[in-house]
Amino acid sequence: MKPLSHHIANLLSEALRAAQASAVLPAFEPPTIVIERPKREGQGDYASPVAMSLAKALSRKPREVAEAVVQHLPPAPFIAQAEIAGPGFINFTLSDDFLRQQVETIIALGDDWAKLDLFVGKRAQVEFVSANPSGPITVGHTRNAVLGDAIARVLEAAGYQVQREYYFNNAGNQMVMLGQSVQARYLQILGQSAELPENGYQGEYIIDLARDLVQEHGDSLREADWKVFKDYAEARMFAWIKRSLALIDIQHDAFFNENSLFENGEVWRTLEILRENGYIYSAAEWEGASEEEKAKAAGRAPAQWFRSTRFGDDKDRVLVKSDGVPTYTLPDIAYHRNKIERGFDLMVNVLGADHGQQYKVVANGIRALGLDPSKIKVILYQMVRIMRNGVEVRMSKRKGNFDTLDDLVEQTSADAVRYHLLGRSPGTTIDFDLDAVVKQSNENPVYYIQNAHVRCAGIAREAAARGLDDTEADLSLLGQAELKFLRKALELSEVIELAATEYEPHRLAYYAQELAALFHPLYDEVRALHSDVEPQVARARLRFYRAARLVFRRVLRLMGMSAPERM
RNA sequence: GCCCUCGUAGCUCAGUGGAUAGAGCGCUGGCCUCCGGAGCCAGGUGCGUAGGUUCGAUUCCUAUCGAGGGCACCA
Repeated sequence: MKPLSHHIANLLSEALRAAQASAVLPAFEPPTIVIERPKREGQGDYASPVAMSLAKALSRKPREVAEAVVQHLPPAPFIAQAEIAGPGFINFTLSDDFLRQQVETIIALGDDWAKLDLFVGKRAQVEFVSANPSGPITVGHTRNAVLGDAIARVLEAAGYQVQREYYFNNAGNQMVMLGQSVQARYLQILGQSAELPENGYQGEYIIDLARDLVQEHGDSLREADWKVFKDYAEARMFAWIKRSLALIDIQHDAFFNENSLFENGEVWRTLEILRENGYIYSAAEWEGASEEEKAKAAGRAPAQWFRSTRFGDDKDRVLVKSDGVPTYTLPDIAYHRNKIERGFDLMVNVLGADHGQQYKVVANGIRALGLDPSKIKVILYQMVRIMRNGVEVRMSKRKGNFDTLDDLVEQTSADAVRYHLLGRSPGTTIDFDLDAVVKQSNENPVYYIQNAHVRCAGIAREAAARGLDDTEADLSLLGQAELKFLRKALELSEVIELAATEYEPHRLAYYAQELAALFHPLYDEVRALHSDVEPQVARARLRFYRAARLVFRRVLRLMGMSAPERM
């Protein structure tokens, strides 16, 4: 299905054509037709300012243009009326019958309701988390995970076939450090004096890993190479990361090892293509360096530089250091080349704001390869601060500081973590207030929304207990309050479309809150099982609540949250 | 210094160039015998500042002030 706004835009296009054909309006290029949801009641369900935007070019008054358009609107079963209002808006009101019919549509489609075909046949990839396997998933990574997974869900709902990928950064110096750190801890436990490498990992979890190794292998690894420790640590970290993500119901379809790009030579192949294209030079310092910088670099072996400045960068970038080891950037460019060659129609990268600059270099690299980076969308999100009693809880590598996903879930809940990290646009810094989130009260939107589902489930339970049936309900017995809810439910398609095309899944969180805010007073007023309610009316209302429950379930699942039966 | 984000209600934040800018939290006062209290109803003087584009700007552009992030032969 498509959002109703698309159907209405089509009606307007046809009306404009018809008005031109009958010479009521002069010829003009068909404009982009904007459809919006009016903010106030009495302004219909959908509105278009198209007449106002055309008025000037046509030298006609906006309301006259609107008049011409409305007169040529083709009939549509879902529209009850189209009227001109205010400065020249055309307001559309949905028909009550159409709205009532949505109850059966929702029940028939269930979890597939509001699944759009906007991108049917298209393949999208969402790369997210991609945290180094050198430590646990932190709160910052968790925002990345929640955002990426929600974008993936929303893209699926919009019609894409989606692959979730994790770029596993298991090559390079960091992994050496990881291996050597575990090795040092291992030897220390065995009573041998061993120093952590400079810039080694000091976390408590490194000691845990070493302790486990002692338990499993005793002192037999005393003479072992650091690589043995690295492989062990990597495998353990990988398992830990997956387990943490599973806590908030996140699974990736693919894990792409950075290592593989070295093993199959793609890293070096990428460098060669760049060189062939004239973007690589060998020098001790970049060509635009100041005298001071050049003096500092004097005597250093040459590195391989990428002419990033050709694409407007401030300076050229090192791809291969003077010791022959690539920087992070080269495999990253190779990885994106690999991605592009896999033929996705859309590639989404979810990155922390601190990586924004880095991606620009990668994008320049992609251009230098002669490839087009336009199918890659980068979603930058700001940092997360953990607050307790209004004071920031400082991140620390030591344990017990609420800085891991595991701790966060333990302190709050998977649903609360997802809702609160999803509920803000990526561009804002989040202060994650543990006290507010832990608080399981009516002030917490997580429970407010879930309770709507619980209440629907409660009605169904009670109806079943009383042996009541809701089939063949006469939906004409539903009142305006129910129709109001259905109008809002119908808006989900537009929310999905917007969230998918703008990569802004936080819109779902707001929508869910609004939907629940419409539901609760309704639940209060429109009783299904009250003794005053006529049996036929009760039947229709039971049918309605069955549909409402499915709508909440759908919305909660889109946010990766659970839809509980009871609380 | 340069680049990127962000300044909207007491606080935390929504708001695709359109009609009277919205939620949540906090605060105050009311409301439930039957599916339900993690509920319902009522209470509001706010778009950082200055220009510009436009029929119309919280939204786009420029400047300015303020906050955060980034400016490695780290990832």
